[in-house]
Parts: sequence; C-alpha cells; structure tokens
Amino acid sequence: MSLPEGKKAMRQRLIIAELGMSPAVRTSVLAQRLGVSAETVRRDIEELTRLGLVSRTYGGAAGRQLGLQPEFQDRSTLAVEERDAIARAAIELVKPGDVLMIDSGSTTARFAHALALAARRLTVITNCFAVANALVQQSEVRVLFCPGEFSSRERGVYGSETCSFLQRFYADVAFIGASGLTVEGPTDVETQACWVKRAMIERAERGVLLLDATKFNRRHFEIVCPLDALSDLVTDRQPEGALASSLSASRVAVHVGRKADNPAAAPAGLPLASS
Amino acid sequence: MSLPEGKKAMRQRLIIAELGMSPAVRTSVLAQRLGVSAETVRRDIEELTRLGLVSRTYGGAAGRQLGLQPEFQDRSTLAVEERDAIARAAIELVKPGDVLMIDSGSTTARFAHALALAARRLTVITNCFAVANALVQQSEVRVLFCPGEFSSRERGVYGSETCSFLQRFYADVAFIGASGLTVEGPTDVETQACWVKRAMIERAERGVLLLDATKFNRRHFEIVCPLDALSDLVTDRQPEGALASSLSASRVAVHVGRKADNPAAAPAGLPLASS
DNA sequence: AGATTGGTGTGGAATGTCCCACATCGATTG
DNA sequence: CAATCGATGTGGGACATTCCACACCAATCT
Repeated sequence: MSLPEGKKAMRQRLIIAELGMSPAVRTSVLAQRLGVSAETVRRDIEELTRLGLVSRTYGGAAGRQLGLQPEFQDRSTLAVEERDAIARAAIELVKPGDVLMIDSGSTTARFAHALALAARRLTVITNCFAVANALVQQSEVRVLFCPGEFSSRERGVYGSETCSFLQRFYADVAFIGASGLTVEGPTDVETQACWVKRAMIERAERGVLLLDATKFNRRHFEIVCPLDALSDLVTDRQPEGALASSLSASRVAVHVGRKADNPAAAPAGLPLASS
Repeated sequence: MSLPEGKKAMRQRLIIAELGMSPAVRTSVLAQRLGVSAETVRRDIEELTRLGLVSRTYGGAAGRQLGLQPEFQDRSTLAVEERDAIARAAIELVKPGDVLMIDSGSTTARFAHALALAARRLTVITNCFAVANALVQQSEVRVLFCPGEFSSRERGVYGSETCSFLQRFYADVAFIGASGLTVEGPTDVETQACWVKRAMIERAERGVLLLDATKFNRRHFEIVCPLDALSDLVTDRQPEGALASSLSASRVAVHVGRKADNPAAAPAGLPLASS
C-alpha cells in the first residue's frame, strides 16, 4: 500500500506468513490462493529457499525449524560440533544457584540447551527466545525474559527497554556471544545487540564470551567492549599470536572445549543424516 | 536395545528424529533408508500425524511448527475456521497507527497472523511469543515484547514484571483471549495469565475479547474481569439467552465473524488460511 | 490345527508435481 | 524508438506420489 513493494515481494511475504501457521504448504494451493501459476510459486519458493527463509519440499515448502537450528544467520550448521564443545566447557563455569544472563546467538542458544540437560537450580535472564525455550523445559530453571523490541533476525528483543531492564538485576555470570574477536575486544554487527551485551557484562560478576575459533581476528562494525571487561573466553581452539597475548594481558581466562569424544550411545539412531 | 520395542515404533521414532534435523522429509527417501516400502512409511506418517507428532505433506512429512500449532493446549486444529473468522472480524477494530496490546493464546495468535497479512502500520505490545513471531515478519509493525517469567505452557511471559511493564503504556485496543465466558465475565484457568489480561484491559481504551462460541458459558477457575470492563466481543456465533442479555446490559458490542465464504482470488492479504 | 489379526509388500490406475523451452508483457535504459 | 531485462504464463514429457484392493506372513487366540 504505502511502500513501493512489488507483487513478488508481497507474494513471498505471504508464503512465509502462511508457513508461520502451518508446518508446510503446497505449491498448488498457494498458486490458487495467490492467483498465480504454480510455476511462479515454485520460483518464489526456490528464491526463498536460497535465502534460507523456507525450505523447499516436494510439492511445496516447509518452514525451517525455528527451535534452534534456524538461520541464526551464521554458518550455524557448519559448527555444531564446535558449539557443543564450547557449550560443555562453559557449563563448568556455572554453579548451582547462580543467576545467569544469557545473550542471544546460536552459540549461546546451544549453551542454553546443554544447560537444560545439566539440570541445575538456576535463574536465567535472557533476551533470546531460543535460550528461553531451551531452558524452560527444565523446571529447575527459572527463566526471566527481557522486554524490548522484538527482532526477527535473532529472535530476541533489543533496545533501551532491554538494557534498562537488565540494569535492575545483578548476575553471577553473563554469557555472551559475538561475531568476531579482535585484540580490541569482541565485535558485532548490530548496534542494538551490542548494547545488550554490554549491559549484561556490566551487571554480572563475570563476563564470559562464548565464541568459536573461526571468529578469531574477525572485525565487525562495532566493538562490544574492551578485552579486560571479560573474565573468561570459552572457545574450541587455543588462540594464538597477538590475540593470545592480549587475552592474557587482560587477564581473560581461556577455556578450550574438547570436541565430543562422546561415545555416541545413539540409542536407535542411524546415520539418517545427509542424502 | 533395552525395551522390547517393535520395528514399527522404531521406524516412527526415527522419522521423528529425522524431522528434528530437517524441516521436512520425503516418503521415498525414508522408505529407502528404513528399508521398507513407501506404502509403509506413508502409513507410519499417517499414524504419527493422527498423534499430532508430525504433519503429513505431499511426498513426505514435516515437523509441526513449534511456533504456534504445538500443544498450544486447546483443540487448536478443530477450530481453525472459527478462529479465522474471528480473526478477520477483529481486524475491523484496528485502525492504522493504533497501539495494540495482544494477549497470549491460540485465538489471539491467529489474530496476530491475520493482522500481519493486513499489513498496517501498528505498534503491538504482547507477552506471547507466537504473536510476536507472527507479526514481526511484517516490517510495518513494531513489536514490543513484555518482560516476565517465561512459561512453556503458553510460550509467553507472565508475572508481576509483565504486569507492571504494561502499566507503563497506554494502548488503543487490547485483544485478549479466555478459556470461558460467563455472565460474570471471561474466565481462565491460570492466575498469572489473568493478571496480564486485566492489566491489558485496564491500560487500553477498548478491551476486546476474542473467543469462539464453544467457550460460551464455560466457567473456569478465575474470573478475569466483569463484563462491563470489556468494550467488544468478537466471536463466531451470536450468543444467546442470559449471556446475550448480560452482554448487552454491559454495553459490550458483539461482532460475529462469518466463516470464509472466501471469494478466492484474494489478491492481497486475505484468507490465506487453512485448507 | 484353524481362524483371526496386525503389519507389510505389490501392482496399477489416477493424479500431481517438476522442469524445460518458449512466448508474453511491462518497465527501464541506451 | 528499440533493445534489454525481469517477471510471469503455457504446454508437454518425464517422473513421483497416492490410493486402493489384495496377497502374504507371522504371531496370537479359540
């Protein structure tokens, strides 16, 4: 109506919206409902699939699983092993009874998931839906969710509401993620997200950065905080060079998670995985 | 392994597990992987669908969307038509530029979905994740999420944090749901949820109750508010008897949504709903 | 043993989807 | 103005899925 938005964009939005309601839609019914040919719908779905917004199926499209895996933008699928290693190592930093602040992000969500399995008595304050959702299964954990402007990008809330809410609490440990880590400190792309991370670090006794090694020395738009604002770094590979020396100069304890030597156990599981 | 579990149950577990990894699976590949005929897989999927564990698609199965469909408790699937009718009717009460408060619940979530398609410029304050998620696709809508204790039951937040947050705002319209409606007012089962509903009604110019007719004269644990605290009721069937007279005595405007006589074509945002 | 039941495979007709090449239409651009 | 590009519809051949009825097998019940 107001914006000069093409018919195509509109259609695609509707497809996504529809997928928000039902787990799968069929090309043919979409074509009918949208008043276009099936071929066009197919092309739309294909485009949306390339963008990672839906996934194409035979006969239609399905919404990507928004539980955890989603397009938390990052190369999430690439680093599941690493993330799990990080998550397991990070759990060591948590004591029963602690109050935790947990940032949004795919690594932190994974951490939350691991935390849920560990089943400790905890209070968690978070601005990320995936984190809340992972933990709430566990009745031992009380989850306090932050207010703020809802963002679909990270499925969390941001903004000044969020930050000022965080100010009202005091936590034992803050777990944050970032898109990069340089000698100057963790960096991220989103200003709003940076503010939340800063607030969490500030309000917690210890600030723990969860970050896989591929992000070492990656610089992004904004620096979250100087290195010495952090107390710990949990990662999957020992940092080297300038980064390593800066970390130790700033008295940041580095914890390296070992990958799953995990005896699988895979109850009934088969290698059902790839095609 | 341990339990005496039939091959069938095993297969079905694997199907579900597979669905945990990818948003959709195909009958043919499952058949191949599981070493059974496609027909058998189809029967499995059908059975799982009846149990509500997956949803059947053309060519395979998809995981149910945990955003909305899940065990949002209620007989959700039964009343999709009704809910859509209600949602469409409720949209009439919204003007561009309005500030809305939207409660948690399956009817209100459906309403949010319809609202997203209608693409108006709006500000929405909600305590329900499904609502936020439905609306956020729409860049025209600003979504403000409430703080509070996260509850898995309704996938939303509750508690005094939530209520006092709501006090800080003033909205044009509050849309709330309920488990029942009696002459004394809407009723619900959950005390925490009731407080949120009350806060929303109190802070809005108009209080609109969204409720399907099966809930008429159903009494639950707690009364949310007296009838005259409401300004509108949107439902799918004209109430009758004592309820009808109480409503008119309390000056509650009753809007009855007509089920989709869907004029097809539907160029822009229209009844894209169920099959 | 004979009957019954539940689970499964088979075959074929009907239907639906996919994909490609090509035509069309409108807007932007040189 | 003509050329071009992007978006969309069309038609048809290839291929997949569905559905149904029926056969088959094994375990259980009478």
